Amino acid sequence: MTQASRRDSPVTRDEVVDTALRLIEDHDVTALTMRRLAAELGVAVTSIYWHVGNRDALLDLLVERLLADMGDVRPAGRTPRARITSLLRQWRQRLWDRPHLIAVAHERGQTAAMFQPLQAALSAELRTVGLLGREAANAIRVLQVHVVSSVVMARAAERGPDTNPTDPSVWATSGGDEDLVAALAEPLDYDEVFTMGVDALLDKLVPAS
Amino acid sequence: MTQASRRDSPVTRDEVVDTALRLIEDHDVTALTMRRLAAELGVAVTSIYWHVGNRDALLDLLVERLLADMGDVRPAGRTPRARITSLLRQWRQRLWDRPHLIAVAHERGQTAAMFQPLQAALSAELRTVGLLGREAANAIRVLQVHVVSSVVMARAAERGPDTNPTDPSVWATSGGDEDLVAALAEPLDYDEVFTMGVDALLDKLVPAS
DNA sequence: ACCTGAACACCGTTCAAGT
DNA sequence: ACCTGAACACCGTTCAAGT
Repeated sequence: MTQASRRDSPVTRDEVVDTALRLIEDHDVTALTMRRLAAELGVAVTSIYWHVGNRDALLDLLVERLLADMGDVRPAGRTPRARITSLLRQWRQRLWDRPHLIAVAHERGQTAAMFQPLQAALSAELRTVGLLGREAANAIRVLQVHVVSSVVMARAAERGPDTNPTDPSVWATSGGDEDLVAALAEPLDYDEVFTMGVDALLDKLVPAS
Repeated sequence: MTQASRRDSPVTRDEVVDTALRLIEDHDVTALTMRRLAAELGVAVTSIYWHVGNRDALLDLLVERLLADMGDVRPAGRTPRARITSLLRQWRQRLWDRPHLIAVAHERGQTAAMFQPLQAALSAELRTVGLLGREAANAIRVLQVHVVSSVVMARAAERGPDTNPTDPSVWATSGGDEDLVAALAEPLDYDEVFTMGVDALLDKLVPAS
């Protein structure tokens, strides 16, 4: 836990935020306690309150920093469809990379703000294929929904307790499709599911060129 | 907070679980503290430990009960496609109705177990339209992912702070599609987004009859 | 400007003791 | 079988006091 000893230089606000960020990303939100943070920084608990106000305000600062990071968007590809796909992939990766911090943003009602840059980029692409207004707005939400859930599901699958391999009573209605049961029990390539979904959605949403 | 006074009859394990459930559904997980639970029941904190072990074990009991509830599945409709849609709608409603408890199940890695009944029901329907094995498994996951995220997003939109109406710098690239920006700022009919997504996915996944 | 310890009201949990 | 209070190690936060 890197219990830093008493220090000579003053702590800075940025240093507090950095350390808090590290605690969260290395473990999860519950690892961020004011007392532990203080210990990491080699300072008394109460000193932190001088720099950031309180725990809630500190979390706000972390989310603020996350939102700034999410503002950097760069679609790649020649066709609009390729660029849309690349945007969705990029966002999916981001959600995957920083689960704990994103959970914090979500808890604090900042999910919408977090996705605004993606929405703006998508709207630009959809515009080039003739999708505007309400139609474009709905398309954007459907795609966004798909990205989020693909990550949520993949994460859940990763943490779940082996998806109780075969509970016969539950599967009774499947009519004995053993291949299916086996396929669902497999660790699975969630990337394939994601891509399938994106293709299906784009086929429907984006007018053929 | 219904601070029950000291009681004469013994507490039962079910009573503990019921009260815990109420605390969580009325507020959220953080509202479930052992001390508060004890106060509600009119008993000493330590008494609860006798009945359920500890807080973690209590949460397990709650999740167990949720999973039992989720086992009841009844698709409605004449065509397979209608039944699939009804299944997805039913599941969406369930997720919407019990957000706190479902969050608990998710935290405890029970998401996969929670969805197993849906998966079984979907696989039965897909079978009747000729989708089997790995193909069916992927379809099931795509659909499941869609249901989950549609709820997650709708909930996020509901809680978000008005989706900062218009931040010009972010929207600069949208090329001035004001209808779109307005549509995205609207509270929005997430039901429409959900339906759009389901239709798009089914068009792609389910072979035309 | 920056840090400190003491104090308060909360947690979950264990344990020995009661009936 | 069921409940109790005391005790411990944790929380976040406020405040008066130090330099």
